Amino acid sequence: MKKRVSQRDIARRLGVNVSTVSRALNGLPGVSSELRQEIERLAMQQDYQPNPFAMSLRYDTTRTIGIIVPDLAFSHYAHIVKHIEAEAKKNGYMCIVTDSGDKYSHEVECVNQLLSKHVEGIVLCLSQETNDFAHIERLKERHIPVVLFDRVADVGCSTVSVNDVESGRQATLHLIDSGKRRIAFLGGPNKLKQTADRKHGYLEALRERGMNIRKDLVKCGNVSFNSGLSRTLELLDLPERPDAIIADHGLLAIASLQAIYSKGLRIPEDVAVIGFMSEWVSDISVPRITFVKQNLKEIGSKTFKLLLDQINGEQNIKHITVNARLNIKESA
Amino acid sequence: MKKRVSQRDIARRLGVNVSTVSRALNGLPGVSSELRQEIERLAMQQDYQPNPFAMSLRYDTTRTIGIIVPDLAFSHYAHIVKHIEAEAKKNGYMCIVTDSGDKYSHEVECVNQLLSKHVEGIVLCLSQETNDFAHIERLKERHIPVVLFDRVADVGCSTVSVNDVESGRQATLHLIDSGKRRIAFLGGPNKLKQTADRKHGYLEALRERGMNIRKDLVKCGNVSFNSGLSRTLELLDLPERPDAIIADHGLLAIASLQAIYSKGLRIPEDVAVIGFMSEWVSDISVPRITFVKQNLKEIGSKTFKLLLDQINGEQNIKHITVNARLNIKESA
DNA sequence: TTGAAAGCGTTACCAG
DNA sequence: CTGGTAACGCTTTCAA
Repeated sequence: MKKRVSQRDIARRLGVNVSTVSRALNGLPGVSSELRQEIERLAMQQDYQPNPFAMSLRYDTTRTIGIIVPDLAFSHYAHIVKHIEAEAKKNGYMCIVTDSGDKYSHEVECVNQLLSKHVEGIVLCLSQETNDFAHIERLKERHIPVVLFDRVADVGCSTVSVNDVESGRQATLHLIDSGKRRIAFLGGPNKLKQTADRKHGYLEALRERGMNIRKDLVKCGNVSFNSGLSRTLELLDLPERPDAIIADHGLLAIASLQAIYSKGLRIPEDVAVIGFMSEWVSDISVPRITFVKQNLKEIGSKTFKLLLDQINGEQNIKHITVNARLNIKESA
Repeated sequence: MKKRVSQRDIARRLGVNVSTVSRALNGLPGVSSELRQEIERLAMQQDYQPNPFAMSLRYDTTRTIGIIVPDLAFSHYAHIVKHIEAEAKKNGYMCIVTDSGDKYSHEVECVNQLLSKHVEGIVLCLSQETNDFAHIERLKERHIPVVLFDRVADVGCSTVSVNDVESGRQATLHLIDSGKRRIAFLGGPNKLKQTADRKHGYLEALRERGMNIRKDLVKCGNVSFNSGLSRTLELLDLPERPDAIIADHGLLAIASLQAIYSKGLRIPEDVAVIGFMSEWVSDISVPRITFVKQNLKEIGSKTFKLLLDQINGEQNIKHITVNARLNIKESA
């Protein structure tokens, strides 16, 4: 079992002191150039790598951040994680990625585990269940930088989110202006700010066009395929079924597509669909779903940058809004 | 800026020695029960957390593993990563996730960065470009446990992969037996063992049924949407166009679907499609693509378990094959 | 120009 | 039952 080579090993080998080796390897002054060269040569040859724990122990700096997402396997989150990771790598940071399974209790667990790894900061997309923020308060007390992204909340953290109200409004206006009259809103949990905002935009658009609001067309609930499926079926079974559906999440959009097909209805003629979802999923659905395009790369990189600023001492919290745009495809 | 509390802090506060605190907090004998209680109480109250770097420095054990995948945002890999992460968490390990962008040079980079983090082991899905394995040899020299998964190679590491030859054979037989006569194989790079194996199974099935092999129907190349699109279009432009396509990768399957649609052809009547892909993507495609179902959860958990065994001293390398099954949907 | 030693947080060993 | 101390790898300050 070959051991890793340390500065001490190199020092012993050359009959010099560790501190000299340290200075040489860090390019600090105070080493004769011959000795420096010899040290560098040996270090190279022996494949010396600094031990990150020694550093971390001294400076409590790990060059590692934590990521928490509701579902790592879902395209939307996977893309954001990919871009956060890419940006982090550019800046010399690595990412510990954790999956909360969209559950509050797991999210708390993830925070604890990341804390135990001494990550320098955490970026977090809230679970759909989260409406107690004690775990985030704890991070703030400890002065651990936190940035919320995608699903955010007002808890005194920096955030990166989409202009949800306006996007919801735009989507609804598009449907109204293409002649739809009974537009349903298929959302996540009411307590989620993201859902609340999108619904807000939806209602705003209806009022703006002088359309009356029908409560039975607003169905908020669990974000899951099955919940989306059954809620869409309920909508389609209404005496006056909706002629359009706005889905608050990619999973819900896909679910409603399948529900509509299963009833033998046509898209978009009988029921139009607009979803808040990733382009990738829209692209492979048939018909392609008209979607609210969120710039996932921008969300990812801005999120990391905000976190990095905080790690580097920035005190003020910032709220960044990434503008989403309606991307019109065949489904609406 | 509140500092983290250490054993030393607790010791000072109570006027005892650090070693006593250490024993108390670790439940070791040699502390009076009153003192122990007092120490535990204070530790709890001050929210003491052991510093992992001190441990790591002493034992060079980080309870962290590295994951390298070609594309974190692609459903197939994202699912596997999710399951690896879940299994790791169960066993007290965290995951540093990296994305090679399906590029050899980035893959090497990822290995180096993970090494610098002193991960206890690495699980790796090869990039499509990788056919030099020096970076993996280096890991073996350093006795860093490695497990290859999904895309594997014969480099003396443990592996977890799908029964690619047999799956390729089954898919082809299914097409032949449903009356298809000009079956194309749309694959990844020839040098990739995964592609080679699947193609092998494809050829085997053709021979088995006494069908002649047409080289122009075998199109291997880059794994990307655009490459899949253009290669499918080439196939469809052949004088005798194929009446079925087997796609070696989810991206290629999706691409061929779109290419076929763009030519105004029907699926599966004009051209049938079978893909090696995740159920999730099959589910949202229309028509749903008949796919080779790989148990991604099993791949993920077996991969981690194999790695954990090696971390715990297992010397023998193992090759695990996870059986995939053809899952017949509408596209074939 | 080089060496010696302290310190980061923890555990383990040896004294008392 | 408790205290002291060395060790892990590295940087930094002070002394030679």
